[in-house]
Formats: sequence, structure tokens, C-alpha cells
Amino acid sequence: MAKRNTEPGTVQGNTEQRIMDAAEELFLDRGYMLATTVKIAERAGVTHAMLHYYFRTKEQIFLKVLDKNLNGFIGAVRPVMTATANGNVWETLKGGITVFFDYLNSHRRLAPMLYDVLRNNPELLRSYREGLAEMSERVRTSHVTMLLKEMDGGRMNRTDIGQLFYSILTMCISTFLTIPVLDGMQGKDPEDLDRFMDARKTEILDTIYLRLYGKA
Amino acid sequence: MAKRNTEPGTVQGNTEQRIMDAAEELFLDRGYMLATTVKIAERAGVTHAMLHYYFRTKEQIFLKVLDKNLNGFIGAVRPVMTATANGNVWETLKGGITVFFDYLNSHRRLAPMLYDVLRNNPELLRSYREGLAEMSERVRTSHVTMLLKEMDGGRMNRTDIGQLFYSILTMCISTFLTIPVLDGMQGKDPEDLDRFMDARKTEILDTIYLRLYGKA
DNA sequence: ATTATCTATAGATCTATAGATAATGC
DNA sequence: ATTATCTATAGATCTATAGATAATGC
Repeated sequence: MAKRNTEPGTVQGNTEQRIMDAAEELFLDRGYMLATTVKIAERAGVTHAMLHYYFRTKEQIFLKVLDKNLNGFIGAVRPVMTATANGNVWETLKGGITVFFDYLNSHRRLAPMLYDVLRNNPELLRSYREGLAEMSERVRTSHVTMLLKEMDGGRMNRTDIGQLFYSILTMCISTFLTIPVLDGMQGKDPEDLDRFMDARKTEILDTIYLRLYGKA
Repeated sequence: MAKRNTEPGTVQGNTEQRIMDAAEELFLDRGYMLATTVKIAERAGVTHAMLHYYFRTKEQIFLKVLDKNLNGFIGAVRPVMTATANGNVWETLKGGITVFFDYLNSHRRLAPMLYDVLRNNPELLRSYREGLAEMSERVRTSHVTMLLKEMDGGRMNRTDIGQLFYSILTMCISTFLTIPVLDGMQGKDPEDLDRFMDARKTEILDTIYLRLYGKA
């Protein structure tokens, strides 16, 4: 048969792309282990043999999905990750937190998927490990300079910078990890979730601001 | 054969208990879906038919493990969950956070396992849903009274109490969810992790304190 | 007679591939 | 000839049960 998928009667888009889209959807929803190649093929509307024809293995199609998603994330976040010497310190930090939070908020299943892989299949992240470690090192050093100057000048509470970053990252990330819990508690109206995310971002910024500038 | 497991050559403890222990170990490590009955039986050193003989289904053995763990948690945490009218407000709150954090810290795989189930098999928590919701409601109302009085008296920053609790819970919980990430970054020395947890608890307390009492 | 255990196996999945077959591009 | 597709199937697991067999408690 080998229908051309541009023919009438077939879904739009070529098969390879449809499989990629279906795979992304399922990996984002279920993580690596629980998203099966059979379900991906079903969702794409093809036999599962097609998945192996185009992508060879489950691991390879996952790595393509992961690559796309991590590149999107890195592209969005990189510009604000290096703190410069000039400029208002709090505005710089706030800008970084905002971009990070906003990206996770516009890709709400990214953090849960990455968490799933980090927990259950960390070896799949091997090729990104180094790059991400390097990036986080750049973030750290550039901010350390800025923050230490602020602390030394007595304008900011003295704080362990590693702990500060840990607080910022976990507060942002866990907001999205806990969406399943929220779904069970709040109304199902999607706008409720949007409002919650806005309030959450404000609260995180206020919390970090007072951690750094609030006088005890 | 039906060896009595008190005979020489057999592992100590009765079979049922050995299966329970193995199941707890695997569920804590891998969550519900990825812990298989075959692996549980292997670890317990019995054939997997035994698992069904004693517990009938995978779901039932999991529910027993869950019950034990949730009861332990609730027993530890309940005493400090109701804020009283008298007493220092910050000390009360600090006490609650400390007990909560310390319990998770002495049961480091509990939060990850619960998160896994909440994400992938929320229906397994159905029978606990109501009780937990009720408890969290009691926590909330008792604290709302205390905190509002403090805010109205101008002794505490005005704050959305829902957001405050969300910050406290996610900061504590995510500390333990992210242990796999830490393992990849820090040294493998278990004492490093102990020290990190201590520092983390202090940082969370400082952060929440300044959120509530720090002057902008 | 009851309890505990083992072997064997059913029936669902999963990932992956082999091999046949049809459409497309020369 | 190459590319795309389908059918069929191998080989691993998984959960769960049936049925035989041995040990224990009367």
C-alpha cells in the first residue's frame, strides 16, 4: 500500500513528524518508562513498526524529543543567566527568576518529564550532563561576584549562595511538579491554574527579595 | 517442601514479613509502576507465587506498604499541626516546619514515592484523600486564626496564607525529591548529604522567617 | 485437614525485527 | 531501485492463578 500521507484519507503531515509529535506528547505526559512505543504509534495513527523504521529505538526517539525540549529551554534561559557587573542587582536576579519561571510556565510538562527521567533513567541525560553543569557553573560564578559585592557592601543579607540558588530553583520547579496535586484540589478551570501561577511567581519573588533585603 | 523459615538455611523472619520488607524497599526506590512483583519476590528470596498467596495482588501489597508509611508520617506530624492561640507565633510555626522537615529527612524516600504515586497512580490514594484533606484543612484554619491576628496587629508582613503554606511545603518536599540530582553533583559521602540537609533546614527557616518578619 | 511452597502456565504487554508488498522516482 | 508500509512474530517481562506436593497441627 504505502499510502502517501498527502493523499486524501490520510492525516495531514508526514508520518515521521506525526510520530515525533505523538512521542513528545506521551513522553511529556508519562515520562520515559511509562510512555510505550505501542501507545505512541497508536496516537500517531501508524503501526508501531513505523516507529522503529524511522527512529530505530525508543531511546533514540526519546533523545530527539528531549533534545528539542532542552534546546528550547536553554535558548530561552541562556540570555539572562550571566549576571553583569553593572545594573541593579535585584533587577538582574528578578529578571533571571522571571524568565526561568515563565519558561516553565509556558511548558508546564517539561519540569515533570525531566524529573521523571532524572529519577528513573538518568543515563539518558548523559550527553547533556556536561553542558548543563558548565552552564550552571557560569551562572554561579557570575552571580557570586555580583552578590558578594552586594553583601560586602552591607546592602544585602549575608547568605549562602548555593542555598539561595537551591531555594530559587526548587520553588520554581516544584510549582510545576505539583500540578497533579493541584488538579485534585482546585477547580478544573484552566484559568484558575493561570491565576495560581501568577500569584505563585509573585510570592516566590517576594520571598526571595525579603530573604536578601528584609531586615530581621 | 514448605520449609519452615525458622529452619537453618533460611533467612530469618517469616515469609510474609520478608515479602513486605522487600516490597517496601522496592516501592520506596522505584514507585508503584516500576517496582514489579517479580523483583519484589526475588529480593525477598521467594517465588513470586508467594507474593500472591499472601497478598493476593500487587495493589494490595502496595496499599499495605503505603498505609504503614502514611500512618508513621501522620503520627509524627499530627501533634504539631494544630496551632494554638497562646504561645509565640513564630516558635509555633518553626516547630511545625521542623517536625515536618525532620520526618521527611529521616524517611528520605517517602516524599519521592508519594510523588510518584500522586503523578502516575493517584487512584491508589483514594482512601487517604479525604483524611489528608481534612487534616490539611484543620492545619489551615488553626493557623489562619493565629497568623491573621499577628498580621492585623502589624507584627507580621501581610501574606496570602495559602501561598505561604505552599512555599513551606514545596521547599521542604523538593529538598527530598531532588536527592537523585544531588547524588550526581555532590560527593557520594553520606555525611555530605546529612550536612546539606541541616543547612537546607536552616535556610528554609530563615527564608520563611524573613518572608514573615523581614522589613522591606 | 490445613498451611506453605513450588512448578507451570495463561494471557497481557513491550521492544524490536524480518520479510512481504505496494507506491514512487528514475 | 528505493522508500514506505503492513503483517507476523520473536523474545522479554509482568501480573496472576491452577494444581501438585510437602510440612505442620490435630
